Amino acid sequence: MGTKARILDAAENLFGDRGFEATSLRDITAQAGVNLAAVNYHFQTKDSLIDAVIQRRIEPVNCQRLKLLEDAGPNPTVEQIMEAYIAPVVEVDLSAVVPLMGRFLSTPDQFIVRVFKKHLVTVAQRFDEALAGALPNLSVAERKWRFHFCAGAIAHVLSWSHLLPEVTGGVCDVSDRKALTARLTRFVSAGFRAEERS
Amino acid sequence: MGTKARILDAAENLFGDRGFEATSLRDITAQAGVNLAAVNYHFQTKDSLIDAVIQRRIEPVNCQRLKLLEDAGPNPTVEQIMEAYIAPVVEVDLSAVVPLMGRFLSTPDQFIVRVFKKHLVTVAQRFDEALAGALPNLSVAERKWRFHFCAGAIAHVLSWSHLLPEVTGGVCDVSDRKALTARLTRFVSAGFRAEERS
DNA sequence: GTCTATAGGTTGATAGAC
DNA sequence: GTCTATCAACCTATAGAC
Repeated sequence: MGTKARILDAAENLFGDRGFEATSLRDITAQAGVNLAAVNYHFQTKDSLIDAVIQRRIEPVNCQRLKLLEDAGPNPTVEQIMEAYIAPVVEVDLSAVVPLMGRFLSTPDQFIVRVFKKHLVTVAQRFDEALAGALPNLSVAERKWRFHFCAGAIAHVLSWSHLLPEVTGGVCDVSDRKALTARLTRFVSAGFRAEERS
Repeated sequence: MGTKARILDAAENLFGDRGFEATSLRDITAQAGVNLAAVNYHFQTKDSLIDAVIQRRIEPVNCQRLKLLEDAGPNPTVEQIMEAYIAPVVEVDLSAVVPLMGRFLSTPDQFIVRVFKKHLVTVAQRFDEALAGALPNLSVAERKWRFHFCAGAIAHVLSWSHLLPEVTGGVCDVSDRKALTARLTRFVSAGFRAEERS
C-alpha cells in the first residue's frame, strides 16, 4: 500500500477516535509508519488532509444514497426516503468510517462547515425535494427543522457508537447495523409524519 | 465581577464557539482580561476548568428538568416527559449556554464521558423510568435507543444553532426557543410512539 | 490573589540532502 | 518521493516576587 493511502487510513482512524483538533500530524504519521514530512508532501496542510479523509468516504455514501432513492421509484414513502439516506452511512462496510462520519457530522466548526457544504448540500437538496413530495402538507420550515433533527439523531449514534454499549450497560448493541438502520428509520419517519400543530 | 467568574464566562463562550480542544487557556485569559496564571490558581488544570464550566450550567438545567417532570403529575404523557427534558436546555436564558451544551453533548471523548456520567446519569435514569411508564409496550432496548436518538436531535440543533440560519437560508429561525421546544417535542414524541415493528 | 517570567514540551510546516 | 533536521509558534503548567 502506498504512503498516501496509509496516511489516509491512519488519519481516518485517529480522527474518528479522538477528533480532528486532538489528532496531531505526528500521531498520524506514527500510526501510518511514515515520515512526518510525507503528509505535507502529499496533502500540503492538515486542513486539506481532513478534507481528503472525509471526501474519500462521503462520496460513495452519497452515491449510494442517491441510487437507493432512485430505486425507490417516482413516489417514495417517507420510510423509503429516510432508509435511503440512513442505510449507506450506518451500514458502511468499513467500521472505522462510522466514528469518522460521526465526528464530521457533529463538529460545527467553520472549516468543517465548508467541507459539509461541498459534499452534502446537493444530496440534502435532493432528499428535501423527495420529502416535500411525500409530505405535501408539511411547511418548508418544519420539513427543514425535522431533517436537522434526523441528521442529529444519525450523527449522535454514529459518533457515540463505540461508547453506547458501555453507557447503556450493553443494552444498545451497535454491531447489528441493519437493525440500527431499521430503528432509526422507524423513529425519524414517525417524527416526520407527526401533526404540525397539536 | 471576580476573576474566577470572568474566566468561567470567557471559557463558556469560547468552548461553545470553537470546542474544548481548539480553545487554549491563553484565548480564555485574553478574553477574560485576566492573567494566564489565574486560571491555574483557580482551577488547577484545563480539564477541571471544563468540568467547572459545564457543571455551572448543567445543574440548573437538570434541576428544572426534574421539577417539570414532577409538576406533570404521577402519569405523564410522552409529550410531557420530553418537554420537561427539552425545554430547560433549549430555553435556557443565557444564549452562550446553548452552543456550550451542544458541544458538550456531541463530544464523545473519554474526559467528556466522565463529566457526562457525573452530571447526566441520574437525570437520564429518572426520565427513562417515566418513559417506561408512559410506553409500557416498548422494549427496554428500543426505549434506550430512542432516547439516544432524542439526545442526538437535541444536541445537534444546540451545537449547530449559530450556523443553522446560514445553512438553511434563514428558514430555520433559532431565536424562537419556545417554538423550537415545541417542534422538538412533537418530533421525538411521535418517534417514541412509533410501532416497534412495522 | 494576582502578577512576571519561564520551564518543558508539542504543534504545523518547511528547507534541503539523497 | 522520501528522508533528517529544524524553525517559529504555540501550548499547559509552575515557581516565586509582590
